[in-house]
Amino acid sequence: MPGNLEAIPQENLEHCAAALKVLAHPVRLRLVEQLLAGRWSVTQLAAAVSKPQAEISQHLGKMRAAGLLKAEREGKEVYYGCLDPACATIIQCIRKHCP
Amino acid sequence: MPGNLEAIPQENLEHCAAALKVLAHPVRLRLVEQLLAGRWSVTQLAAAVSKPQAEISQHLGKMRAAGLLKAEREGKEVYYGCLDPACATIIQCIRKHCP
DNA sequence: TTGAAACATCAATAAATCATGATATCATAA
DNA sequence: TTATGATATCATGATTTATTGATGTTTCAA
Repeated sequence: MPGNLEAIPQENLEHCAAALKVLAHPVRLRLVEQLLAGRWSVTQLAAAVSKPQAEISQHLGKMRAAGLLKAEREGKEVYYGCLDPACATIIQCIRKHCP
Repeated sequence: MPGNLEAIPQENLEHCAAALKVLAHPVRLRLVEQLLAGRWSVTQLAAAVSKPQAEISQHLGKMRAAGLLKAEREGKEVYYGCLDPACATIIQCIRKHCP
């Protein structure tokens, strides 16, 4: 029977599953990719991925709520930037391992 | 505006998002964790995570369909084992970076 | 060839997610 | 103060996903 000696604590597992769930969307992965290269406003990001503003705003909001991104208002614009280092690791991981 | 010079190809992004989506579930993460430590039958895995057989079978089936796991029948039992190396990387990543 | 163990699949409801269009908020310039 | 650009939120319907219990299948031993 599988041993569960050094098992990842349940709490962590659930937290991580939730974070992965947020990342697990093609548009959001693309946004994270862009954000690893700098800070960008919502409009810039929407243009970069060719999607309507409302959709991008919702994706960004979801990632922000999950603690994956940070947002800073500057005048009319809100600039998003990458926060969580694990995000970067996942993206690197994807670059390397994905077919 | 964000540059998309060395952008991850769209096809890869979608494939990866799909794979992450499959991983993004606490029970499935736990199963992958167990499977990184060896091969186990469905019954053994169900006992290890304290869930009904049908549920575990469905989780395993989903991961298998996504190419994350392999399954081998041996007599009455079906043994599952970890296939995708990216899975392992993700789990290591979780061990390290998750709070 | 019957029975039982081990898995897989199915069906159905509930719940979560997605995309979309409309509307609301916020900040600034005129 | 009003108009406008930038962003967020809301409401909706369509599509997935999760969970559960019941039913099928496969394998082997008696």
